This record gives sequence, C-alpha cells and structure tokens, in this order.
Amino acid sequence: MSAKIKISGRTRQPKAVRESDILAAAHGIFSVKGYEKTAMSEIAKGAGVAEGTIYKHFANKQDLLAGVVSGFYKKLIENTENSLQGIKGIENQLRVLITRHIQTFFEDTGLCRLLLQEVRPLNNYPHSEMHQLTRQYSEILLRVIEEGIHQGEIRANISAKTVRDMIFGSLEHAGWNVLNSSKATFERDQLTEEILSIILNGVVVKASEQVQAPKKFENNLTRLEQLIDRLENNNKP
Amino acid sequence: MSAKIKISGRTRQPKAVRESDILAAAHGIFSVKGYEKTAMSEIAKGAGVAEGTIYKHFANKQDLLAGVVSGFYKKLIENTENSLQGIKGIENQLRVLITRHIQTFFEDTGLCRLLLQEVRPLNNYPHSEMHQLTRQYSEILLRVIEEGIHQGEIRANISAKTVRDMIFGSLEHAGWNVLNSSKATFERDQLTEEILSIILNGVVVKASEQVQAPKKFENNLTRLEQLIDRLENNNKP
DNA sequence: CAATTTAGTGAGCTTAACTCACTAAATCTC
DNA sequence: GAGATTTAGTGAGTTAAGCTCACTAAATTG
Repeated sequence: MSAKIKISGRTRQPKAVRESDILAAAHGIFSVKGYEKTAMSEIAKGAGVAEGTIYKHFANKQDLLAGVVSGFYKKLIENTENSLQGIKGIENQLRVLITRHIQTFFEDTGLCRLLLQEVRPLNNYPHSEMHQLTRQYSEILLRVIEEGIHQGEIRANISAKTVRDMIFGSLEHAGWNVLNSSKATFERDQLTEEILSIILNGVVVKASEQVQAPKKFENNLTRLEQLIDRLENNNKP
Repeated sequence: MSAKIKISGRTRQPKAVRESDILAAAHGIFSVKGYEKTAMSEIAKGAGVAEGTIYKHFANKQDLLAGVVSGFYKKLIENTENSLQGIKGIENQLRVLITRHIQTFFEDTGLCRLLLQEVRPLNNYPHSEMHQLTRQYSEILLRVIEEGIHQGEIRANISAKTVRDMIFGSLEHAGWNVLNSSKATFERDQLTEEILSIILNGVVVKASEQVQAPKKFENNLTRLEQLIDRLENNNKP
C-alpha cells in the first residue's frame, strides 16, 4: 500500500540522462562548495535521486569528480585546438593559448578552483583519466613550442618542457592569487603580453636594447665607412 | 585497582617536549602517507600518546598539519635568506634561489609533496599561518627581482610578480612531474640554468645572438677607430 | 599538605562515504 | 502477451575517522 503511494520519482530514466543529471548536479555543487565539503547526499538531492542511485552509475565520490572534470577538459581541449586553427607564428600561437587559458579560468572559475585545489591532491591522481586529459591539454602548448623550435623561431638549446612549465606555472600562480586574495584580479591582456614578452625576450635590460643593436650597429658602421671613404678621398688628390 | 596498574605512559611531559613528539610523529607519517590517508590514531600511536592528548595541544588535524608545515617553512626561509648573503648581481642571486629551492625539494620530498598536494586544498588556507609563511618565502624572490629592477639590471616595464610566478611556477611543475611519474627526474643544474636563461634572455633566436652583439659592436668599433687613426696619421705628414 | 589546575586518557558521539537487501521498471523469451 | 530475468532505483544500516567529554592523576600553588 504505502509502497504503491511512493511511485513518485521512481521513473526509470535512460542511463545517459540520469548520468548527466547527476554530473550536472555534482558540477554545480562541487564548483561552489568544493570537493571535500560537498556531501554525496547533497548531490543526490540536487539530481533528484537517492544516494544509492549515484553509486549505481559512479563507483565512488572520486569517480564522480572524475566524470565532471573529464567533461570540462574534453570541451577545453577541443576549443583550444579550434582556436589554434590557422594561427601562424610562435608569438601569435602562444598569445592564443594564453588568452584562451585565462578566458576559461574566468568563465568557469568554480571548476578551475576545483582543479587547482582538489583534483591534484587525490591520491590516485597520477593514474587517472583526469591526469591523462591534463597531459593532453598541456601537450598542445608543448607541440606549439616544439614546432617553434623546428621552424627556427625558438632557439634549440632549451627544452620545450621548461618553457611549457614556465607558461602554465605563471598562469597557475596568477590564478591562485585571484582565488586566494578575493580582492586581487589581473588585467588579462596585460598579463598575457607580459608573459609573452618575458618568454620571448627575457627580462634583462640588455635584451630589450639589443633588439635595436644590429640595426644601430649597421647604421654606425655605414657612417664610419663613409667617413673612411672621405678620408681616403682626401688622401688621394 | 586496575586503574593503578595502568600507570605506564602517564608521565607528564613538558609542553614543548610533548608537542615536538607529536609534531615529529605527524611529520613522519604525513610525509609518507599524505594528509588525508593519515589517521589521528596513527599519529597518537607514533607519538606514544592517546588520541585525546593530541587535541590538548592542537585544535584539530589541520592545526597539527599547520604546525608541521610552519616548522618546515621557518627553517626554509632562514636558510634561504642566509644563502643569499653577499651574493651580488641578479643572475647569481636568482641562481642561488633556484638551486636552494630544488635542493630543498629533494631533501624533504615527502613534505614538499604534502605542501603541493594537500596544504593548498585546505579550505581555510588563505587565512592560515601557512599561507602567511608561503608568502614570506615567495617574497624573498620578489624582493630580489625588484632590487634587480631598481638596480637597472632588469627592465622596468615588467611586473616583478609575473617573473616570480614564472620561476616558482616552472619549479612547481617540474616538481609535480617528478612526484607524479615516479620515473621522471631532472638534472638539477641543467634545469636551473635553463630557467635562468629563459627568464634573463628569452627564447627567441634573435635574443641569443644579440647577447654577443654589444661586444662585437665594441670590438669592431675599436678596429674602425684604429683604422681612422691610421688614415688620419697617413694624412698628416 | 590540602586545594586547584590541567595534561592525559579512551570510550563514545557524530558525520559522511559507502553497502546491501529489496522493489519495481524495463527487457527478454517463448 | 504472460512469465522470467535483469538491473535502475531505494534508503536503512554499516563503517571509519575526526573529534568530544567526563574523568583521572600528576604537577603546582597557597
């Protein structure tokens, strides 16, 4: 009797629908409250299912998180590859990658916090699908750098991986600062251009002057040659 | 009766001794097992006290972790400041900081993993003493960079914070790679010199050529001056 | 030396991830 | 299309770990 009354919500949904419902609820709550502070019961409520139902679709809490993160990364990787289409020259390619990265950070800040703060700590992270996707994403930048070396735009005596680590590392730290201090933010374009400028040209004063040096040198040499010519001509008659 | 028999281990230790016993046990177990997977009961056993005793000295598990990490950072900051004594020139100063940072990573890998993986995720991290110490440490590098700008060694049109983020960011990523892949390691000096080289001179091919330019220019100028001298002398008699 | 304070204890409370026996909706078989 | 089989869905119950608290006794104070 009482069993028959409670038919509500017992409608059997297609696997894909249920799973995306649960994933959507998890994404929303994880993004706001963070992984640790989110209870499975909340997600169940948010998705309109019983707690046990989640475990019919996801092995455990971590597996559910992995589902959320995988979806995010798949979109990110696809978007990133697309925006790189037809961009020529290392500087422009790097600019696209950095800009897109920052844009994603501001568009889905909650999930980015999740990634920075809570995904990497997971003990079995190195072997997970998430790690695989992280690698896949970071390899886009690596590929661009290696191509730059191959094309002769970047000097060959540095490892592409270090350059990649420097770019992602600085973006990550900038992100951390925003997440932690709540007041701190940054001017996107300025940060992009600054990272680009340092990576491409370095920080030393000499470097920025030296960009002009060959020109200056040539100019002066020409003038000196003219001077010598004049002296030689004076010498003749 | 039975109460009297169990007098063992009930000796009252000085506060400092007990706390350092507990901290030592926590440091050891946290380093090996990580924060989440370590149970307070294990630490209690390791320190030779009851679980409740820990809570007489530390408010909770996080507070205990904070104690461990604070000790680590205080030593690190002191060591770093010391090794910077008497080092002149931005390049040498940066080299010292990077070298020391990497050295620490290999000397106390367990605790560094803890910091990377488990300290930052803690929800109240931004307001904690740990965060304060992290800032204090990273400010050493910031100060060196700002000094470099002030001294005219580094061009003034870039923000010191971005440079700091790039250096620490790349070191962090390199560390992550070591922690995650277990097989991957890196040649310390090579990484140091690579980061230095990129930060100082950038990656573009032109830059590396230009490093020589001023010298070349000066040499050639000298030769030309001599040539003119000769011409002028020939002109005289 | 009595009174007071507090380090130390460990059984027990609380909470949240996870399990499992069970229900019923969908699917399969004949 | 009726019965058999499978499995999505349920939620009370188990487990485990952080933490509490009433209590004990060692140190300290007056």
